[in-house]
Amino acid sequence: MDVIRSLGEISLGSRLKRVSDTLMKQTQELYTDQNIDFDPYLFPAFYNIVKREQTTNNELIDALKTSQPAVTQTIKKLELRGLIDLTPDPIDKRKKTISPTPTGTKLFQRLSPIWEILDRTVKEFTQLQSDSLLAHIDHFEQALRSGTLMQTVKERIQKELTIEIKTHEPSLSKAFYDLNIEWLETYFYVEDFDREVLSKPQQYILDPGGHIFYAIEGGITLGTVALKRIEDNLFELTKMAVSPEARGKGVGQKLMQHCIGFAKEENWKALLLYSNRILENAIHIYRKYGFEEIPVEPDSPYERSNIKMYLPLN
Amino acid sequence: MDVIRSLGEISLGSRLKRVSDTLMKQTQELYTDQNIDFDPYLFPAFYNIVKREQTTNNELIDALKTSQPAVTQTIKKLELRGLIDLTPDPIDKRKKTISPTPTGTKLFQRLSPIWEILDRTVKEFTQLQSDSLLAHIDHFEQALRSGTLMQTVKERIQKELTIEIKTHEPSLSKAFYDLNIEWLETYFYVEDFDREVLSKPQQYILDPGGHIFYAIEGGITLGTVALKRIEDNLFELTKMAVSPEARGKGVGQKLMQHCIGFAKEENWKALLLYSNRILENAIHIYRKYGFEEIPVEPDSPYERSNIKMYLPLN
DNA sequence: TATATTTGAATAAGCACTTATATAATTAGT
DNA sequence: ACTAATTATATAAGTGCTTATTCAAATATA
Repeated sequence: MDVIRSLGEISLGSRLKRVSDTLMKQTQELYTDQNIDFDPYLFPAFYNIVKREQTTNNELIDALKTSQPAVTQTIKKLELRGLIDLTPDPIDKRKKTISPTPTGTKLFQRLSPIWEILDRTVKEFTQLQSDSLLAHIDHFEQALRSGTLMQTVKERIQKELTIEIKTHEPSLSKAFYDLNIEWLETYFYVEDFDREVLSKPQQYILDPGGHIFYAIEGGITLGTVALKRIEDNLFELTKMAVSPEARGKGVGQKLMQHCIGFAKEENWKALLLYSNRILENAIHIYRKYGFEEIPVEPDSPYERSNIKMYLPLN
Repeated sequence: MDVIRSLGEISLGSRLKRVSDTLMKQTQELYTDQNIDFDPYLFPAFYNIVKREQTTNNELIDALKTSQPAVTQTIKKLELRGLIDLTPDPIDKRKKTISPTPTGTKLFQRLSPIWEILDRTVKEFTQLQSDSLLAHIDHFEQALRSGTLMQTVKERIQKELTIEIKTHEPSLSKAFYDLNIEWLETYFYVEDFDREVLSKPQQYILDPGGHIFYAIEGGITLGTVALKRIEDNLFELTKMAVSPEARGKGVGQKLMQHCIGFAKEENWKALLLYSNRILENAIHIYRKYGFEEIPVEPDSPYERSNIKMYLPLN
């Protein structure tokens, strides 16, 4: 028997604290589960700091409705974690200006989709047709203690936030075209031949024995890559494109990993690719995965390439 | 701007904790205000112990849904305050049996009506037509922070739990009769003459220059007392009766205090009273207020009296 | 201009919980 | 019957808040 529950509104204080503790603990477990080093107690302060871009201690006190030492202590923790920067105000030397570090902003971006799911799911689970606060608390605590709430959150994260690699199917042709055109428009220019190849992946990539892969998250295609057959066991990694919204999430690396794994399984001899030296980040990643620069042949098939890389397998 | 409020369900944990803290603090203030030495954090454990009459540590852990050390620590505090007794179990020497002390039971009785008001008022203030938990929390926090909730609680305590002394008016005649008859039936027996006097207070007490007072709490008459004129400045304290439900609340003492104060203001010489030695508690209180025993006259007007007491004023 | 007051932030200590661990007493297993 | 496992409670240390106090810089006041 849960006596606190039956005590009614007098024990509401203890009740609320108990529910808060449970929720915090489960949220902490969720972060750990997702391999994210974050503390739910830091959330309100952190969220505020990142959203405002630049804050002061006093603004936070006002926003969080907690005591000044609580804010000072929380900021200290955030600073220790390297998520925020504290710089003394040049005019008023007592003040400190609080702003997120690049690490902080990055973590924020990583956490945002999880928070969105958490928010949505909690909202769903806390909906109840009742005019009594206690009934709502009961209902919520039940959802928490039974574990169904966090179970649902995890399932949704799994479903919506896991990047999954799919092989080509006709319905993905449009994504293949769009992603690559966007990429070309950003870094180079689109030629008629590009449009021709990209609009007919079957004819230009698959039929000659190649493969196309897609990175899909929650039904949205974030990136694509193709493996074009050169010889029976030598393939060219090409047509890699990641949607602008998804950049920085490691989509390109996921596609790369998949291609290398696939190539190894097929017992191919090697992979090669053509790129351009201005794409420093991309080349850095190619090197990371073991590609090594080799001379570009004089009759290179690509005008915009000025570097050729090679990855021997096995 | 209250950013936590606008953060939505992700910050629900922080929100709940904040509301809990505020509620606990305000409840503590309420107790202090009422001159009651109690701690709202002890409530769930204390309530359980008193209600069950006898418990064990383990039962409490199960009931309160908190950790074992939390229970052990809370019990320790209750013991330090003298509200509970911890006796080792004679069979299993590891176990401790927890039971309320008389002081604990007394405090519980004193607190119960306050808890009833608190419960009722919180229930009222937390009623809201909304299916969202967050909206309920918002609504409740508003009521807490604005102070209206506790203001209402205090007003109700003042109105319902303050014992107030009123002078006679015809509508109170029935209470005068009922309270005294109940008292007589309990301790002695009711004679016809008693019924005659008690049913006609105007004729027997007031018209000859006497007074009747009532102790009233929340519209309920808890006790009564009469001052019967013997001489112009000598009055007899008589017809004191307290309803069985209200015994132990100090109603008799309140009436006594009022009578003495009244007598002093009227510049009377003295008060006297007749009682019976079997009513030890009553006589103890009379002595406490300064009454001293004097010989009973041979022609005492009361058959059931065997002690006469006298209180000189000024 | 010198002193008093206010303000922003830090520190200390306390409180109610937590987890981890220790210390008994009791029960189970062979 | 004797060791091993379990159970009941206590203690220690940590966490996130609190209030009270301290300290330094800025502002007000005379």
